[in-house]
Amino acid sequence: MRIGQLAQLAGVDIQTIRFYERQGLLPPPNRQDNGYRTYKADHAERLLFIRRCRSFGMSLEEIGVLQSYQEQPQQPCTAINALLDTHITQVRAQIASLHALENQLVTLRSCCDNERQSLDCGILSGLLEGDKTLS
Amino acid sequence: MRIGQLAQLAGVDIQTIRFYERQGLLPPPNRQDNGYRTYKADHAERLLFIRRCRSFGMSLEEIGVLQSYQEQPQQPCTAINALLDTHITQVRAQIASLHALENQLVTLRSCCDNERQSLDCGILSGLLEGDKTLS
DNA sequence: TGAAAACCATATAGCAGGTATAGGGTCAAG
DNA sequence: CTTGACCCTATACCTGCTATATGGTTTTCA
Repeated sequence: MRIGQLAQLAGVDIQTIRFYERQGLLPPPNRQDNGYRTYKADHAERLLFIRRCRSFGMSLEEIGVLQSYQEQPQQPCTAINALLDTHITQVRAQIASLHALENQLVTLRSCCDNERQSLDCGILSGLLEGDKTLS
Repeated sequence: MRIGQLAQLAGVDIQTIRFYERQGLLPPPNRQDNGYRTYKADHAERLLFIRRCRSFGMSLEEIGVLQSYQEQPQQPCTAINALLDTHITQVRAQIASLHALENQLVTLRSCCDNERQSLDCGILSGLLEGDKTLS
């Protein structure tokens, strides 16, 4: 299978595949005489693994770590669990800080009723003065 | 005041100040004979404004737009309100998608009990197979 | 047969919002 | 008179791609 077909199969851009290869996440495939990359089912699996991890918000570095665990099937998987736990913790922290941000933004928004000049806009002055009610 | 003092006052890196200047968010300050930048209270206010907006998750482009409204105090401030409303909407969408992600991650995490080999780890196989329970 | 479309290759630059580094000039204190 | 703290510019790096320039190959269709 050539790179275009693999890209379509996995729903990614061709460039992205070459990028993963440069990053060491996809092993370099064989080449045809003309230099074209030729992929097998193996590569497709790995690519889909990467995309699935990405959809879980994992970094390419984390994915590399996971791949290394795949290659050592005898090792205990505590590290995998730890990686995921860390990740979940991070996501929860992000959610919490976004909630706080939302509250601040809503408070700030309530400072202006839409019917003024910029001069009197409570939002701009809120941003200028660092109002105590906002943090 | 020199750049180091301004940086300390605003709690930012010196490089960041120069970066904002290059981006057109901070007006170029006067220079001493030796080329050192000299800032006044005005600059400090603008820098703090930028940082406050950044802490609200606004992009540098959005901040530039807000600054342009500051410079036209006679204009109605509907656009400012709209900018903030858009921003709030985006934050809420982010929160929602992070919540969904959190659920998926927790489900994935529950596939492994920590006591196996990588080979049998439910997390790795979940990532490999694209389990239906996960999406 | 020949030209255009569709595919592939590499190398390089760009996005955001900075941060870091290299290689210098300036200035005050000991 | 040298050390250290400060400042300057220019440039590269970070993440995770995406886009562009430039060129080779293969397929298709008239």
